Amino acid sequence: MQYYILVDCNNFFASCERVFRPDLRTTPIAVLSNNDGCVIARSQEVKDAGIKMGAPYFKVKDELNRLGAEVFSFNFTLYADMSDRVFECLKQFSPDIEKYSIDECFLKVSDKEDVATLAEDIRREVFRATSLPVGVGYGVTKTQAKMASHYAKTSKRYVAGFSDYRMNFIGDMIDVGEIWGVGRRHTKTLKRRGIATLKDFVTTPEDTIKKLLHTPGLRTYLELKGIPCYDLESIPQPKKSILSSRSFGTRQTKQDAIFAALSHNICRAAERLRKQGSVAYTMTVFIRTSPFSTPNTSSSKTITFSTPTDITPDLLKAAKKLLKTMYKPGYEYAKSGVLLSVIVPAAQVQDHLFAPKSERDDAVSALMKTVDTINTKWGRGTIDMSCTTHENDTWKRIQGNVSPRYTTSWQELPVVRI
DNA sequence: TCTGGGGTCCTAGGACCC
DNA sequence: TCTGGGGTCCTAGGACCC
Repeated sequence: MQYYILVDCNNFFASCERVFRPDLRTTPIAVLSNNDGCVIARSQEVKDAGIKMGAPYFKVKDELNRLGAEVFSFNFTLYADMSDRVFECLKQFSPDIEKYSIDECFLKVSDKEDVATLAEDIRREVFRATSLPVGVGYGVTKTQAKMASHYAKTSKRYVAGFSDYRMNFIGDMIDVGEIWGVGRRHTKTLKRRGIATLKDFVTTPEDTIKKLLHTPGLRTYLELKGIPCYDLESIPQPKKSILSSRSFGTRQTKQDAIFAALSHNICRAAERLRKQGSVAYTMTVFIRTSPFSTPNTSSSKTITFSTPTDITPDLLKAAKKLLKTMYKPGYEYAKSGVLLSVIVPAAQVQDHLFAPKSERDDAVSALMKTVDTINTKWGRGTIDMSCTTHENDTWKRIQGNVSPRYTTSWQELPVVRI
């Protein structure tokens, strides 16, 4: 037997901003999505004020002003780097560690250790090393650890074990919808059957759960009962699909401007594909207007290559053709994207019988490699495909208030005055 | 005026095969 | 009028997560 520990950064993006702006320690903070579209992270004050995750910014702007909140644009570079720092810090506590998301890590430790003390140590050390507050939850399965961390958060204890639920007391007060793995739809289904709380859930017969929620829901159920169904995934698996999509800074009506944006998506996706050493058999391209505007439209087209590829120009060429057949004049497009799927390791690919690898392919592959190396060293976009530039580049995102890249750019280092 | 982006797994149903 | 049975593979869509 062993314990799973979940370390979860509190209000992660908002906390990252606060680390470098100690003057904002007590100021409400909101962080917006790409294009400053909606609120995706909130400091505790903003949560307490009732501003919801995912709320459209234009709808809550006044309320945020009233709160005196500081509002930041999305600063992925900063958050990703802070996330790495937390991960590095956590490595000292166990070699069995999984980075579950940008703000969460699972650790596995043997039950010989005093897990309660360890959890406290983790919390203290992460804060010392990074200035980021974290919650720590533990249990004998991942789901138990996750629920415990949820409890730690809501009860403001910061550290909690699943046994703290003392099912007869607290289990009665936890809504089924708060269970990790039970989403909105399943919550409705369960409540219709009178299963309304965590305690109801774990005392329901197994086959009922299986019938209502199928395999994934059954796993959640077993995990809550202490039967592990998910192990740690310490080694990041290569992606099975790669999506790159983005809303435009402003609406676009012209095909060539949309292609510029789409080209950007393709360059990014192909870059990530090559980075994991894979090639893709299929590419799906999509464009759409805002679903909230009238008239609206959305279309997608998929192409399957006879030989899988990671070559940006080849993908671009195919995408251009697809776009031509999808684009309809007269619509105000708001977003484009590309999905690469049926992904296999590049080394595993057989040459196509009738299209053996040509000298041209080798040359272009070498070129891609060079471009990637330069962009890694000097920053994304140092070398770009010419089709991503367009005399009208209003498709590019709008960010009103992005904070400095304090930790990754010499020019943007914080300055300390004594 | 203004509503994110990136993933995974599972199931049902159709196509197809013998 | 009567119209098999069993299997695999693929895809679209649903549900979940952060």
